[in-house]
Amino acid sequence: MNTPRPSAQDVYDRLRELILSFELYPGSRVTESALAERFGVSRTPVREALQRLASEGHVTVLPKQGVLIRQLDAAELAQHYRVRVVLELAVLADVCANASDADLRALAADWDPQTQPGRSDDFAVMAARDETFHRRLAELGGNRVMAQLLEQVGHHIRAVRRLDFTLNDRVERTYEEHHAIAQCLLARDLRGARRLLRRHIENSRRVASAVSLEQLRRVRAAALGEPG
Amino acid sequence: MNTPRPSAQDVYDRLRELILSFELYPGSRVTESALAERFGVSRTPVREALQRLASEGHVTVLPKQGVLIRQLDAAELAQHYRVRVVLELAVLADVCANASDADLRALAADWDPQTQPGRSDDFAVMAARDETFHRRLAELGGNRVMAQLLEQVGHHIRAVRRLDFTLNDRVERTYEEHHAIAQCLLARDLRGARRLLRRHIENSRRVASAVSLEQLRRVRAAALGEPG
DNA sequence: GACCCTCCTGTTGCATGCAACGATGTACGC
DNA sequence: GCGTACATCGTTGCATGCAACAGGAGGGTC
Repeated sequence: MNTPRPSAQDVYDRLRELILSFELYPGSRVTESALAERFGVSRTPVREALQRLASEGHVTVLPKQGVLIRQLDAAELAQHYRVRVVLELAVLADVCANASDADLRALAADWDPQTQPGRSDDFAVMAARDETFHRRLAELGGNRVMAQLLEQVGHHIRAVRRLDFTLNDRVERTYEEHHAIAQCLLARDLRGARRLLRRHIENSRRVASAVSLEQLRRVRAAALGEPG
Repeated sequence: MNTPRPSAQDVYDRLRELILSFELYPGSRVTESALAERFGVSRTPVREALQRLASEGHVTVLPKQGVLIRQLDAAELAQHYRVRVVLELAVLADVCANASDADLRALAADWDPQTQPGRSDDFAVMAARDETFHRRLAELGGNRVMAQLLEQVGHHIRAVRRLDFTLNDRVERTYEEHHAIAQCLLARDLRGARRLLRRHIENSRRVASAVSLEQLRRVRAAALGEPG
């Protein structure tokens, strides 16, 4: 068997996934040693991964005390969403000004509500695909700094984004909305694109503000097959 | 003498300052060992600091090769400024909606062009004071996430911001502009505040886009008392 | 003369050991 | 019974040692 020792990057990826899927429950405390043993590495790469996660706001390191999986409270989520809206609306202007017709056509085709390419029933997969749309927009905008900041914001709202897709017909709506936005951009209709995108994100945000930690717990319990 | 061993946080602060003041020259390569020796610590806290700096875009770690001090090119600076404008304009709306009259009056008084409290001839001091204004705005806006992102952007443009204040009468203008913005906010004149702030930042940005790396080098040489 | 192969050096990546610090439980004084 | 001093334990923070890998110099071959 070929099981190479996990690197710090691997530890980071797996840890983040554990947090986003609520297997490491928000509010619970973990120790570097425990994680090191769990992943079969020493504390060093674990520390490195935890520091990254801390800078991204997923965990809080209490000096000399331990590491706390962060709660995600509704107020903070709302702030992230507001930042996201502000940044993405700015991106739209750049896209309108800079992106080529070919790129925008490709983007629109990739979210054609008729064919629905890449559609999946896995929430995590669809959430990831949703992210690629917004990431692509940032890329087409051409402002790498803004793209990276959006990436950062994305880390924080990823958990909620997944929940978003658990709602009925949210997948269809996403194809429609993304498609419509791409069409507006292709027509260089900035105002229209802004209106659509604002509403599109607002739809997600509304879900975010509705989810309480209690709901998250239930979702987690269901995912793990445990009684709620 | 009380000279406690520097912590990873200290190393981070000092390293960032070295980079921002161009004592670690952009494009040059440094090694963990060299920095560790320089700061009188082991490689561990240096690594930690470098990873943070890398995530913030100040350095680039080449795997198994070394650490590269990042160039700051004009294009990227422009992107940072654009992000800053977008975020700060959003902050203004929050301030108009949330901040109290008392806080805004205090802010205006703190930048009264008549008395010019806290005025200094040291560029770095004035740049820091300028930052406090914008930081205070973000605080009054109440969106901590946005404030933190602005803080991040601030790190990247800090070097240029300092250069900004080396220009003649830029200090006077800053007092005037900050005061006017605070007055607009106090009058809950969002549009006016937006216009002023946009122009205020644009003034700085113009400087930023003008400075070439060559100029930065000269400034650095002068600051260090070396021949250009 | 050009190219390739090999060895060597420099650097990072990770493991491990030690010290410092916070928290908790306990015995003691009142 | 209640509050306080103290010892113990758990955890992080840092130092150090070792291994793996990239790059370059040198010699050999075609």
